Amino acid sequence: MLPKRYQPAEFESKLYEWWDEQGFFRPEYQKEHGLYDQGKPPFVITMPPPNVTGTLHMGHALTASIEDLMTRYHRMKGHLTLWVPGVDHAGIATQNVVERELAKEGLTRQDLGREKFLERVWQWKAYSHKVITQQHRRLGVSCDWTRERFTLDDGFSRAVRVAFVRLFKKGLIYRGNYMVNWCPRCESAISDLEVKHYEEQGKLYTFKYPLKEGGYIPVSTTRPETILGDTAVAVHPEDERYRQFIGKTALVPMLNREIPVIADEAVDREFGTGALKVTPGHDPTDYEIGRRHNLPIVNIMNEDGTLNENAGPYAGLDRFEARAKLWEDMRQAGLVIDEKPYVHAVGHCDRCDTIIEPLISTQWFVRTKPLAEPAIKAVREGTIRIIPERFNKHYFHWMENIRDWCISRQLWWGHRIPVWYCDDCGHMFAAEEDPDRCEKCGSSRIHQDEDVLDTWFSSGLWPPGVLGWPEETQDFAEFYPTTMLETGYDILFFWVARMIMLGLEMTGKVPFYYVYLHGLIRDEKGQKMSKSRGNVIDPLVMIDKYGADALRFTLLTGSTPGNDMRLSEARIEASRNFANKIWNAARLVLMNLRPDQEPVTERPEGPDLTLADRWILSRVEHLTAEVERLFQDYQYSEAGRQLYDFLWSEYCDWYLEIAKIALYGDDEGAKERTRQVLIYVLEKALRLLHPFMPFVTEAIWQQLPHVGKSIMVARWPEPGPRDETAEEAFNRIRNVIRGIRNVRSEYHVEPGKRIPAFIAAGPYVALVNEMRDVIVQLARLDPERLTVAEEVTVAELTATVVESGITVHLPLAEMIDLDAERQRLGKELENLRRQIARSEGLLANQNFLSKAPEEVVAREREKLAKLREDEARVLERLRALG
RNA sequence: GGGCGAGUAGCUCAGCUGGUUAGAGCGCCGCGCUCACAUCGCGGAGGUCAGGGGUUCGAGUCCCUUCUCGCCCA
Repeated sequence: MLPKRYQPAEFESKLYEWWDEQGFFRPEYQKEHGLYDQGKPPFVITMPPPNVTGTLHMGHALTASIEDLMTRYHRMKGHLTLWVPGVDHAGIATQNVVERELAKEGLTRQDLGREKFLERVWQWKAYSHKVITQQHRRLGVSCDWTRERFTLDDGFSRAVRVAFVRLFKKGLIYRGNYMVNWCPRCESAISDLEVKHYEEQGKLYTFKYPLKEGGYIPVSTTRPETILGDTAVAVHPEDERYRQFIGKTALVPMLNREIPVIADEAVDREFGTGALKVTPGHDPTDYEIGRRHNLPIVNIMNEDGTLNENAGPYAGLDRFEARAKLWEDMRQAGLVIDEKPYVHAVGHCDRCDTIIEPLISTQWFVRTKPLAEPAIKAVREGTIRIIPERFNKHYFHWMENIRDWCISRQLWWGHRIPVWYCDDCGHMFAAEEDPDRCEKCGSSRIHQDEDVLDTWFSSGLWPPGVLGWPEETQDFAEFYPTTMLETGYDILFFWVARMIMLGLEMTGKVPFYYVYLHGLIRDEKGQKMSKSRGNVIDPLVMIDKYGADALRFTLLTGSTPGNDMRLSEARIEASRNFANKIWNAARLVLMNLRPDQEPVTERPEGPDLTLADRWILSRVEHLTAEVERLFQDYQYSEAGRQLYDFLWSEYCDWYLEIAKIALYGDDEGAKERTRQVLIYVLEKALRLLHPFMPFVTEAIWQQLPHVGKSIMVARWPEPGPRDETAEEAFNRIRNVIRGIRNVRSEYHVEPGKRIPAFIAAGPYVALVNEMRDVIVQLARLDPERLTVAEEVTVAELTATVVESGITVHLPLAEMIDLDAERQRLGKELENLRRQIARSEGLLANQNFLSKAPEEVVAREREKLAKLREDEARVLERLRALG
């Protein structure tokens, strides 16, 4: 028997440990127990590896919840199912975290040296990994832990290395001196994607660019310090203002370095003064201009953002100090024209928010165009389907305008670039195995490249890599390509696109067939959750407070594909209440079963079934069909809502209340029949709910008579036939009961008080008589003073309920207020007439009759007939009241 | 500048093939601790579906347009 109180902490972790021990998470279990269908394709999903930077946040909880739902659903459906977990070493992110930890001890990574520092990072990794795993387990993820991978594992590192060497040998990876985005804090190059541009309040500085021959050209810039690296001044060839200066020589302020004045079409005459300083070493557009004009490149910056010897007297100063000092010096020298507030987009490091510097540096790049082509094709031809579809557009746009990808990072934590340089012959070569001599001259005096690879290069190999590639493992043969890649839309380019490119290039096959993108989690105010904002809701805190099922259900029903969701604690609480509701409903069922109650595997049938039985059975079949349809269409949120409505508003509010009549009565046959319906419906609904709320469904299922070991390896329900006649008839009775309750409430009848009633049931006498006990019980009527007939005449003053062709007269004696009753019925009449008018109008419209589907017209006619009948009854009552 | 998304009850959101009187949770009002559940029950109030135009027998739903907010790319 279930404990009286619903306390998820009491059973969630225990159940999880048991599932894990039993091996339910492994495809091997399905194989050994014949729990999958040979004809169905396997369902394979790889978990987006969380960064080992610390702990999981709500975004991870959402990811895990959706993926677990998908996994549990397919497992129950009879697909051989594999969900591979893992974690990501997360190069820059993790290195930054550990550096921050070191800073607390007053240390830098340079103080420790590469080897010692890496030891510290591995320690951190071990800690973070443990926390993450524990968090995932609390969430109930049914992934196969025996196959877990880490991006720096030996096996996975081998995949990275093989991929690099292949691309290198194919000429798709090259090394070169180009302009890259440099983060002076991370002291590393980063890729274009890792630069976030946002508007910032800055200044537009305008000054005189002195000419050797005398005079000056006015020039504006947002970064005065780059003046020190200028190698030209450019004007538009057709700009009348500056035409005469073309070909002359300008002098770099404070340095007096001579540079040419050139003409270039790229100069925007409208911007600033219309003349441009050109710094090919520190600006991407200037770099292009420089190339066109063969301008020299002057690099003025060190890797830490201070200026170097090329900056003359400013060498050694930080870039922003230099900016201020140079500007002040120029002011003294009379070169300053003015400075104005100016809002412009500034690039920041995605990881540490430092303002990035464009600069020329020797880095490794992936030639992306040849990789993008097949990747575009895969989506265009539908081999890969993105859900929701609108993200195709984003994908294509990015892929079609893709630029080469800078993959080298000046970090210590990551996959070392597998390239060696010979100190004797200067040869450079890539190798899968660490070489001990130069492949060209045989010298043993070789050294490896110091840089490591962009994290996304390794995670780009995730699906094949976790399955054993490049080895020809059984897993790879059996489970690749994977089925589903589920992640947030924010990493569509970072990760998904690159997996498609690398997966195709390495294996010749797509890495997955479906991409499901979920939205971002925000707080109640719609803001992104972040530690600095202090608005994070910790998943573990919520699980402790409300249970994992409540958190999961909230996340799963609160989000639709590709759309952000706002999470509030109130919603989690509501989900907990739902779990509590099911818990208690199950308790009611359980405490009324026989001690040796058998499982109900077949849907109860036969003439003994009551209308309520047939109704709830039909409803659960309908629910089953709906949930299946919605799952097929990835509408998990709507499926969850329908489960909620069914279990709470139909099963609990109506069927259980009705079931009590039989359960507490003394007709043994009726009792048993009711038990069977209760079990059948609840068990089926629990299976449908299991992917959302694995714990509470399992806890209850184990107590119910059942076949099989666990609900998580039980079969997914198939929908049976609906009984629409029963549904319609039951609704009629339900409306009658609601109508009576409504009147009772309006007249403030004591809730427990039994009241008399006369029911004029017209054509529904048999129905009302059949449901007599139910109506009596749920509307609190006095069975001794209940009259049911086709028509009734009532002498007393009554309140009247007209519902669905049935009129209920409630003689409430002195409680009846004539005026109030007239008013109430008047309102009712008005409402009915409004609907009648609408319906009549529709049915008088020839176009409607000829163009609308027959079904719709028929439904409308039926509705109108019913409305008119009700109208007549209300009118009659009003006449009777005088 | 280009693209995308959102705008529905006081709040947070469903409503995905166009078809009853637009729904839920929370909040609010009234009543009730009746033997599954006060983490609850019963009843109720509350919306010109951002504005305008169009297509259609019929539009919250499709098309055009305007406004507001958010995101991505440049």
